[in-house]
Amino acid sequence: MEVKVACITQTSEEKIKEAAKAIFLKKGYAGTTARDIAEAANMNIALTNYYFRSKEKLFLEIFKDLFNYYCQNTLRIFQKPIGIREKLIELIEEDFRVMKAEPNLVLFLMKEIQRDPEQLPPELSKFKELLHGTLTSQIKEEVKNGRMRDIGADHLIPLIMGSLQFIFVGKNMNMKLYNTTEDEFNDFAECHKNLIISMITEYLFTPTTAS
Amino acid sequence: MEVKVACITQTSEEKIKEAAKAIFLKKGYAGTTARDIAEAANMNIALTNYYFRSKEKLFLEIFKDLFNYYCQNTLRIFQKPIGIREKLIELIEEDFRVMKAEPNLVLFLMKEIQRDPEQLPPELSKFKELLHGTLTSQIKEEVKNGRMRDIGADHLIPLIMGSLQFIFVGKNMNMKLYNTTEDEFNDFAECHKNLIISMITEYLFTPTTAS
DNA sequence: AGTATTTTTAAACAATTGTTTAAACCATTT
DNA sequence: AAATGGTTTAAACAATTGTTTAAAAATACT
Repeated sequence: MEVKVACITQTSEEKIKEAAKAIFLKKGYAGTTARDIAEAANMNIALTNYYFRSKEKLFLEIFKDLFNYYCQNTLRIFQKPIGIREKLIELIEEDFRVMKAEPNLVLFLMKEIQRDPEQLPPELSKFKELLHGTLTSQIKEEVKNGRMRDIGADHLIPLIMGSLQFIFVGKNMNMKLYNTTEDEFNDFAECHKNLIISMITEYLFTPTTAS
Repeated sequence: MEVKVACITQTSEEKIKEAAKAIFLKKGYAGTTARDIAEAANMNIALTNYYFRSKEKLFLEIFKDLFNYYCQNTLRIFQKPIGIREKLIELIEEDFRVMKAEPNLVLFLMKEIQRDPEQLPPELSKFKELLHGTLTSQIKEEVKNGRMRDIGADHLIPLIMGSLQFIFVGKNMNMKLYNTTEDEFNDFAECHKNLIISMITEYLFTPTTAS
């Protein structure tokens, strides 16, 4: 009884949610209409409010999903029992993967958080905790042992994230400006990522040969 | 005759434009209504279309202004007859000033360009030219003389801009997350800016003492 | 098969959107 | 004082917005 019904239900529900996710990501909350979503999902307009109670409820569900998707792997890497150098490199690589898979994600999240900062999910608190807990102490120890330059985690992470994500935030501008294809942009992005890894590691970690 | 009339005209027109600029910056094109603008400007709704022909025309005018405002100083610094090191520092300092004065500017521009990449003004082409002309040749020469690390201008500029602007793009998130005041955020941002200057200069420019 | 429940549909809802109208207003000129 | 011009207003416009309704279709259950 429940199995089949649930399956069919989830199929239509998921169709709408997927279509909504794609459109919200591209156009944002204000720029998306309920009919846009229904049309993209090939479903009747009324179904949007049948499964999700309102446009806002649907949006909040998707926003939360996307926010978690973005944080999930970062938080996991934060807690990994590996050296800070390897951790930072993994963070960059993982972030790059996410950005490549969903280039509009960061711009979407930033815009919607700016629109309504109150909707920030509690997951962000964990981010904050790990930033000031695990990561900060790990950096402090490395600095103490003279293997790393002194830098606050609350500066380091935005610095890394920013320099990497900026080219994705401005992807449309770049592609339009340089008339590049999707593949060419990805090559450029990959090159940029590697450059950031080089810079971060070479700048932060003093080669133990000299001095 | 013309003087007074023109003055009054411009006063009302400018009132609307200023109010529209503030709201567009905060809420974006899709999130802004004509009545929002009229109310903020304390003017009748019809005046928006009386002075500017439509919401879109008004937006395009403001967008162009803001885009130029953002590029203007950057382009000027690009062409300055100073060393590349000083030039980069000036770029960061100037960018920081602009971001501090209008924290929503970059997020606004990025979002609106993503919404409609076709509206990109021709000013961006000049940006591209200078990036691949003046700046690239200046870097190449410095690299040739062994005074600077080899890095493409098309990677260096986004790297600098990104790491600096990211904290402003995520300003609302940061302030909400850390429960900071406007002043505290500005202190954090200033600290971040100085850190970026240190990193960029120390990483890029090899101290001529060693080797 | 027949009933009950869930899902889907077309149509309409009230509210809001950008925009326009036509009259009133006001300063200036005749 | 009358008329002219640009300016401002209240009111309405048609179109679109998110949402709801009530009937139809499809599915599950007895």
